[in-house]
Amino acid sequence: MPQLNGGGGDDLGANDEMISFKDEGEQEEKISENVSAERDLDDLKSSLVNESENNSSSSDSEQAERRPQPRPDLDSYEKTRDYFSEALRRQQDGGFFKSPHYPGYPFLMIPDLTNPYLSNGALSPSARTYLQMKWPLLDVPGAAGLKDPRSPTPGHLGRLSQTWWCSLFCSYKPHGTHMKMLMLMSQHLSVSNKVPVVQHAHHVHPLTPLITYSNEHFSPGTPPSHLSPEILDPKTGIPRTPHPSELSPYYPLSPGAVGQIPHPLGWLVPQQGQHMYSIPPGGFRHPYPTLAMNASMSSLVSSRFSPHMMPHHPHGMHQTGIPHPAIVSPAIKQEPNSHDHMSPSMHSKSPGPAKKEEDKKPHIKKPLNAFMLYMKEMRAKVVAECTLKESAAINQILGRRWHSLSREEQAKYYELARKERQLHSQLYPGWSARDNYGKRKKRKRDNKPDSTPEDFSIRNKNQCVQYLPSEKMCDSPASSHGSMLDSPATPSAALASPAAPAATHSEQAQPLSLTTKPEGRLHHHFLTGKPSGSASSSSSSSSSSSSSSHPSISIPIGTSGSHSAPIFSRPIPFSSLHHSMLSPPSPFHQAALHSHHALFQSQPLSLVTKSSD
DNA sequence: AGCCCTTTGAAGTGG
DNA sequence: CCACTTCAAAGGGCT
Repeated sequence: MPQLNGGGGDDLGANDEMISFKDEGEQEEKISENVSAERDLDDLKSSLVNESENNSSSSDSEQAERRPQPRPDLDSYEKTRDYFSEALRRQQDGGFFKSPHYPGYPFLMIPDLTNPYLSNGALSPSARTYLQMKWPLLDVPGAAGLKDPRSPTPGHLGRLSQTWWCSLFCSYKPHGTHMKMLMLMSQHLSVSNKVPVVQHAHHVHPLTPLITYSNEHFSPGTPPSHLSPEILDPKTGIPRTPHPSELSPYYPLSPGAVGQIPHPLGWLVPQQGQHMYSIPPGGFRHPYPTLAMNASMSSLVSSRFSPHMMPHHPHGMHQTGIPHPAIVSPAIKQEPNSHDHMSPSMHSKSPGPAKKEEDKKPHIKKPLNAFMLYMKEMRAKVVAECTLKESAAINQILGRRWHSLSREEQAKYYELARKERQLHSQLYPGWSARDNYGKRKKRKRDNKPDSTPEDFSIRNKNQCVQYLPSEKMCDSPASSHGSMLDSPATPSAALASPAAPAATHSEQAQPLSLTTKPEGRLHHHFLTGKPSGSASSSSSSSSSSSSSSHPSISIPIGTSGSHSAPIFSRPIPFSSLHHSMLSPPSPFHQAALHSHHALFQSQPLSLVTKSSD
């Protein structure tokens, strides 16, 4: 295992910690890495730009990326967030293996303070743990700064890093969630005071004026129990001191820090009648889209963490015990399927008992996988760079981009996905993906397995016609992307899911993937003779589309031990082969090979070689 | 209104 | 163990 930080730690968690707290001594290296990755992105970007219908200059595009411009369609907050996320991602580039600009917030993940998975919005007790995990490194002033819980001075606000606020607002969803957010925030603050602090003393946080917490919305009363450093046991509901293991391994919090601080929320608690800050009716608009928030985090700060998911608390009572209609109402209104209630369909009168029961069950969404996280993050960017609108087309592009990502970059997402799953499992120990089966209307799939070429052409031809042009227009040409180590890595060996994405292939190897989609689906695994589509892909198996689109033969490599490793249909770059042959696929391997990666970036594809085992 | 499409990955089911 | 299915996000397109 490559060492990311010179530390040992086969344990992933250990690695995580190291990743989060890299030595400054590595800054230089990271900078170069950032530069390298940025170059990758630039390449990709420029290629996209060149081929996009936009015809916009690279510089323009770059500018747009670095300085997200207010877009008229900002009504979609999610999009905006993603957009910002992307900007951040570019800025930080590979947060997993590189030091973030704000060392203190390497993986600040701030969900909406709502349950990230409960579509109904119930904020389970465990969600608090989740929040702590997600906000482990808040830039919090020392206890002294928090001494006076009723002193919401700008100074206090100013002591929160912009990063933190950025994250906060990026994750923020208007209407009624701010209260909970603050509550949870404060909870986190109470346990993170010992975390390295990044202060921007000279700043009065720009967002300050946007915050309004009149007593109308928030009664500065006795801090709710959940605001204490304790964590409610998800199962028992009994407050308890969080076990270090419960906190994200990324954020090694000093146990001693827990519970030492007076309730920090005080600085946010306005005095009676005070309206120090105001929140725009439409909710927050992030003024600093490019502030350092780990892009990956932003992925987590996704729409899933919407206030809609806010739990419905009986009697309109905030979970904290503070009655606050504003917190609940909007959520309820927007998302009727609040779990204590019924999902939309259940709102119909007199549902059957069975159905009722079923409906009562909250819909816990699946944790996003690496690609989904990536998609969320990159979609906005792709959309911005292309004229494409259809998600199907966008997704095709994203799929290709995904494969063209460097190992580090992919590893970042795999790691994030792994964390997501971990958190998810912790939040919902009993949850199973199966629980969601059937919730969605069964997708109508062609019953004809591998329909005849004719059948195939009938429907998919249209698809090709429909999406292909766009793809050609927007997708980055393989040659333009420097990364040849584009294979996903085994998401952390230790804890990661068994699904260890094996090395993939260079984009260059399959420039026509989309155009050859129909034929591509027929290609078989180079060695196994099995369809290369990989069983994991629904589309590849039952529908004539998708991953089978790559016409080139696939070479199973580096699957060492990963039975579920995807089968890649494109030729594997020599570098990837080399790597995978040497050791089990892992993000960390890739990290270790980063320097080599840089070299390979400039290598012609001709290097693609099958190395012997 | 609701499904389709499209992507990858995770996890479930069934043989 | 393998093959296959479902779902996760997204949003225009289609019925």
